Amino acid sequence: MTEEAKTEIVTATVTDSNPLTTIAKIGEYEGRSVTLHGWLYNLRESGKLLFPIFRDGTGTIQGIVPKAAVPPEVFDAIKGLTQESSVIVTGKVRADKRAPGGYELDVEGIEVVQRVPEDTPFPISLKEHGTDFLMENRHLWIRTPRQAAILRIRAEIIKAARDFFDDRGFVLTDPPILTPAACEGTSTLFPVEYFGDEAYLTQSGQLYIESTALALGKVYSFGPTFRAEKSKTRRHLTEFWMVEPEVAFCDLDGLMQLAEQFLSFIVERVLTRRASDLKTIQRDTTKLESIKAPFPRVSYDEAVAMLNDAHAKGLLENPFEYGNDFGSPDETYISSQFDRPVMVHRYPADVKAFYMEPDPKNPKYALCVDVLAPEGYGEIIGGSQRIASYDLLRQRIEEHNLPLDAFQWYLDLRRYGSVPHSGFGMGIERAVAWICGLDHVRETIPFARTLNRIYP
RNA sequence: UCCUCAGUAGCUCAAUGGCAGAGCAUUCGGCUGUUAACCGAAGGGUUGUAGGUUCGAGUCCUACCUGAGGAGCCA
Repeated sequence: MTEEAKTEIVTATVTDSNPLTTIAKIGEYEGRSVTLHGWLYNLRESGKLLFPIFRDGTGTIQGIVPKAAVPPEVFDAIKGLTQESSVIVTGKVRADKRAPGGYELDVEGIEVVQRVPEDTPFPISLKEHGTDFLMENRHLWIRTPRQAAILRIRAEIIKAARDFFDDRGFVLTDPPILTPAACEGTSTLFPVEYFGDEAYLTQSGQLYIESTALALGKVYSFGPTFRAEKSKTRRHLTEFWMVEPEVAFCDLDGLMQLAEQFLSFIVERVLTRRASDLKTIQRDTTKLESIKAPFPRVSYDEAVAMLNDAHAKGLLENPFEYGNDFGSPDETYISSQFDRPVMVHRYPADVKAFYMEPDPKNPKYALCVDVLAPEGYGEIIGGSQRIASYDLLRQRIEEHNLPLDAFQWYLDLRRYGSVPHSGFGMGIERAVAWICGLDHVRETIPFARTLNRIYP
């Protein structure tokens, strides 16, 4: 504690009679005095009655300070206190129907840890702000109840994803972030100087966890990935986090079952454990309650028929050209036809990655699947069965003009006990955006990295 | 890379080519149940930058800068 802080009024000391707790758990202390560590979120005054609203990272609660009921120094310390000043506050917990959270705090004492100076007030008011201003102040924006709730839901989704795989015998294996070459050879990569050589930030851990899957059976990775694409949309970040499971002796059907069970588990977990946060962000949870396996399965050809039909009816602006990958409006239309995620499988091999196993029934198609989230959120999962044959994989690497030398270790996986194996990747931010019902992924991560922003 | 839109007070936004305005925030005053509290007052401006048209430009024209939305590409 600084000398300056010591000079502030100190009437709040944690004792057995006012134990330290959090706003989220304050209901357990009804009728008792407690201590909170937090910040002043807002202050309303009505003459000799003050209504400070405190936040502590777990929620907000309104305090009541009648001038006649507290020591004068306590009233004076709160009157005129500036937004986001840090405080240690004691008070008695009281249930009140008027309170949004069900409880109010009859303030008994307060210690102002740091008072925000009047001439540099907290920039984010309770009124509306523009995107640019909020992103420029992202380090402060995350203090607001809505942003804090989203970050708690993100943490729950990550915890659920890890629990899902941990409880099913998957081993977490971390792929490298610095890589010697393009994993897929398609997307743009961020180069970094590596002791005189050029290395790249990973755009996917997939090739590496294929090797750990053949070592450990069922594996997954969770980590950051980087793409230097100049995409400016509500679905794109240059730095994002992926969960990628990879399973030996697993075919495309097994992978689709894994994907639908995985997504159902995550949504259920958020609904049960983060109900209050979903309420804070005003998410329509009825749309999440229908997210239960099995999910509809639609082949590429069937999806194309849907798009052609929609275009004929005037529901889609542009006609779809068979053989292409789906565009964003196409994905939005397909997903809008279902109340749960839809799994589109068996795309033409030509538009997909080099490592995807061809369908034995018709090699023109790849054994791959994209999972499209409902409500127009588009692709949140992409996966496939991987090529098991050494000769075919080598042929595909050459067809895609990829450097054979760089892929010798990857080809080794087909030299030594090759098996059918499959995996997918789920973008955490897109999943969070969908589950939270957000209109942009930049709110799903504490500090979004986008085409035009790398500050703060 | 392409298309569209925007840039005025700390923030959110007004202003027919003719005096630069409001709400919030800040400061001062009032109010004992407020819910983005309310009421009264004050301070706060190189209208993104550089040119041009005009008697006169926040407003019209050109270029540039910055940001947003979308396309392509992708999770």
